[in-house]
Amino acid sequence: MSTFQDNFINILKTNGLSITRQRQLLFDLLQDQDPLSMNELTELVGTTIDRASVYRIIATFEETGIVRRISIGWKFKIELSEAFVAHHHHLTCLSCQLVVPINQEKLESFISELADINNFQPIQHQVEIQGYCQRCQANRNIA
Amino acid sequence: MSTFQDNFINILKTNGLSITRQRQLLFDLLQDQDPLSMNELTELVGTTIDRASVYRIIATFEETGIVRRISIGWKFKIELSEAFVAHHHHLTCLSCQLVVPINQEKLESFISELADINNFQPIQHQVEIQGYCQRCQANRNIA
DNA sequence: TTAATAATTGCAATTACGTCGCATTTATCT
DNA sequence: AGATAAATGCGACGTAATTGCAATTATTAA
Ligand SMILES: [Mn+2]
Ligand SMILES: [Mn+2]
Ligand SMILES: [Zn+2]
Ligand SMILES: [Zn+2]
Repeated sequence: MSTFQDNFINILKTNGLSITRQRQLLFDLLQDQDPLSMNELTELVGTTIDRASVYRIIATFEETGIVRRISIGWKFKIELSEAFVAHHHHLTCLSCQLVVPINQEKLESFISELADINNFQPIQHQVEIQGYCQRCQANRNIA
Repeated sequence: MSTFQDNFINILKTNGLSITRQRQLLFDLLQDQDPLSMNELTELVGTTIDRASVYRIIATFEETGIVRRISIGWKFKIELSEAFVAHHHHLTCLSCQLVVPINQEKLESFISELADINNFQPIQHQVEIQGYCQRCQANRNIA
């Protein structure tokens, strides 16, 4: 059984990258949370990691497949990649920013079917649904 | 039968907006082309429209429903709205940037089904597939 | 355990993107 | 054509992201 942490270390070593305090901290932040924007990441690390380093580390995380970017409301956020968490998409609430993961095999196969029909070799795809969650719908009716 | 141009004029008039050289030019650019980024738009208009005006005009185009934003490769692009062209999504080639529209009712109903399942009131959604088009796949095999 | 070396980071400067206030120009209405 | 309100251009500004380089830190091998 390989924990997230072991997996993380392995990917770094495989790619000849050092395990630094900065990389470890950013990885830790991404482990338990919802997807985070670059702004949220830089704010969470405060002065303990320079802004430029945050950008550089996330870039190498992307290149080595530790994280992936997902599209949320015209900007991207970062979350752990398929090496850690099963592939999925997101439903987001326009009012309270709640993020709900979507895990639907039927959606995935439909997407690759669409690529096939158009003679495309599919590499990646993004599906994003925005709306109002149950709670926010209820609050709207009251107000 | 109402042409794109008539429709455009009507929307402006309905909203009490003037028909200016700048608005007309931006609309013309969006008529024949694929979706365009803000950068592509400002470059296309060159010095004939100030950058600030391009942003302001596109903002009013969005507010009045003349254009909509779509997500392509982690940034948004602008294209004519459903008032001109039927709702659709896009398949884009990572190599030659070819953009192919996707028009699939089955996809649309599947999306709203997903919102339902999670008790979300759906407002908007983005679906985006990236890969290699037929031509670029062929070129890769040769090289 | 320490020294060498190569990678990584912090810092400061720079670029890119988008916004804003205000004076000038332009479209619209009479 | 002239009056009026709207829209644009210009310059300044704010924030996000990138870069070069010197200082620091992790890794490897003695
Ligand atoms: Mn997720
Ligand atoms: Mn389109
Ligand atoms: Zn909500
Ligand atoms: Zn192609």
